[in-house]
Amino acid sequence: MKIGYPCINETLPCSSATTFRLASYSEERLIKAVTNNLACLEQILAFNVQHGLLFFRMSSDLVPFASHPVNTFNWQEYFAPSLAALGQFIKDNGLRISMHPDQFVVLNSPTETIVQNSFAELAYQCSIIDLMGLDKSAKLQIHAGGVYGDKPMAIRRFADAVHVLPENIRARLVLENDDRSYSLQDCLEIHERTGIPILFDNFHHECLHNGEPMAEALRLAAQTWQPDDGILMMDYSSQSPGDRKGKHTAHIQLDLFREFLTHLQGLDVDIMLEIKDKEASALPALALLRELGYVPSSAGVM
DNA sequence: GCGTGTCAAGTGAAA
DNA sequence: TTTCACTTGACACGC
Repeated sequence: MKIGYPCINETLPCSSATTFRLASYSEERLIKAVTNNLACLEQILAFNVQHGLLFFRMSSDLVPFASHPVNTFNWQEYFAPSLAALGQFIKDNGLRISMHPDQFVVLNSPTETIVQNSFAELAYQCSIIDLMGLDKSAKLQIHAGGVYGDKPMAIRRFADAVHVLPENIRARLVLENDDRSYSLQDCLEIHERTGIPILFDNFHHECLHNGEPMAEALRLAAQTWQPDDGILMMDYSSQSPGDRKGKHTAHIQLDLFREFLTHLQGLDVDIMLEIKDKEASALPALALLRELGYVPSSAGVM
């Protein structure tokens, strides 16, 4: 089991997601931003290894405007050595990596240009991981998309889009159950049609489900992962107390996390904590996992 | 320097 | 009809 947090480290004085406005695009700005972002990513990964946080979601903003037509620079070639070095560090230290293309990636949109833009964004994020030389267990997690008043048709469009994706992207793609439209059961149907593993989100499952108890839901999602996909990845969060339903908590509630762990029942998973204060929650969560014996107490201590 | 409106991109629920 | 939430932070303009 590995545990981690997404994208941003709030302890380190750097950001791996610096960007700039489209209006001020230039090759110089791009190179400067990416150079900065990769240097920061290196620091974050080192921090994570030092602290035993071995699961990390990389920012979608490592390369600003990577899939925008304005960007004709061959950044893949320019940054290949840096990305390869980062990849070697990841492999040497046994880190698990994911990326999460944002809400603009909608494979089942009825609008052809949106689907094409989504393909371009997936190609960008996949090429980052490919250039790092990571195996198939490094994943790109997306949601199914919109419903458009006809879910069976929307699911069919999603499956059709997956089937025309290049093999390297399809091999990394995983589907996350969401909290409004596509439940675990919907994702299982898509899995049946496409073979894409399901990344399980416990909080979304609490918001939208078809009655499956948590332990059963975890087992169903885990079954969709093949050996070379690695073990089940999951997002963990809980309700922000006193807030709108579906709002993520600002800080981990360890009693709820401890309760959630009882549903694993021996299942091995990698857990991404989607919690606002990042490593400030991931570190106490890791301490709990060590205390309970899920993670060796010596791992990652330096 | 600092406050703050706005930023490439989609969808659906709530206000 | 518009705003807001999604993982939401930070650029860049104006004072």
